[in-house]
Amino acid sequence: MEATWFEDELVRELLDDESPLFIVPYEESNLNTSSNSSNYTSNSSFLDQLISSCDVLSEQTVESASNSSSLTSNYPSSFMQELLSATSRSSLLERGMCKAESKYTLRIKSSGNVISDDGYKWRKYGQKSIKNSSNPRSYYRCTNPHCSAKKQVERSTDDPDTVIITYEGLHLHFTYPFLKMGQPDNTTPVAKKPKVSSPIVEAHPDDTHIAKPKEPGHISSGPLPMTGLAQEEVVLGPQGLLEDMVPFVIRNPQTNTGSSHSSSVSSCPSPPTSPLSFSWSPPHYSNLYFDIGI
DNA sequence: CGTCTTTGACCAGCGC
DNA sequence: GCGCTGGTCAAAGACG
Repeated sequence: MEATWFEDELVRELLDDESPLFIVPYEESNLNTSSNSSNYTSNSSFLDQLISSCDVLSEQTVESASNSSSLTSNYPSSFMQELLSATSRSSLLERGMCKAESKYTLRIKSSGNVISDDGYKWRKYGQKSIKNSSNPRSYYRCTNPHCSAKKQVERSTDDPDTVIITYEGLHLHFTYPFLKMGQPDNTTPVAKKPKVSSPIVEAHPDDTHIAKPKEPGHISSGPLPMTGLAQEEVVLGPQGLLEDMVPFVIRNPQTNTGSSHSSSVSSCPSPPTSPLSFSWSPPHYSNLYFDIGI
């Protein structure tokens, strides 16, 4: 699918230090507090903050995403490459990010409790003691029935303050925190307990994020009312997958309100509260705090 | 009562 | 073949 006007703009603004395109709450030390998201920064800083706090988004992540049929159908590869470029600027890959096959590992420096909200609800399905480590590893699975993403959380043996999160089955969770989710007045009911037994699109580790092919026109076929978004109720795809959300993530200029998404205390910057109103709402984030069993 | 977490059991892959 | 290890399952208990 060809790039559209807003995709170019998106890339431009993403990389534009001045543009308030990305405005996210940022907390210097981060990771474990609060919903006092009063400090916001522009997109360039956003990237840096994101990177420094989360060390998320590996090159492979971007490449995989870029190569995926669904994303490329919706977003120009240039976007992904630009994103990669932007993140590389901040030495992302030097900050603990590593990759192994289809797994994506992030290291999160976090003193105290491990708190991480990547905007999605995870269900813990197992915990194992690890050889040569006093810290157990916890296994989580995305509760979205259409997502087969999994992640493992464990503390680093050499640095107790560092938590290692390994994502398997790219779901681009990193993007979710920047969405307004869990808005109290959301109207769309979401099954509290998406049964895994429900039809799951079989996904391979590398394409879980494309579990649900999107209609080509979803994003770029008509001019998306970017600027008028604030007044519109944006209807996300049923899965709330990245491809459903990116356009809304990108243009989120008025993070206003500080009304916070209280539960979204996150290792990543908390999702900005925005004027956007999604009809889709995530499941309750009752377990936003990773319990890594420590 | 429904949902989620815990945790021991089970299974598969791998190295010796 | 055997043992070790990592990953998953599923029953039981906890919790709201």
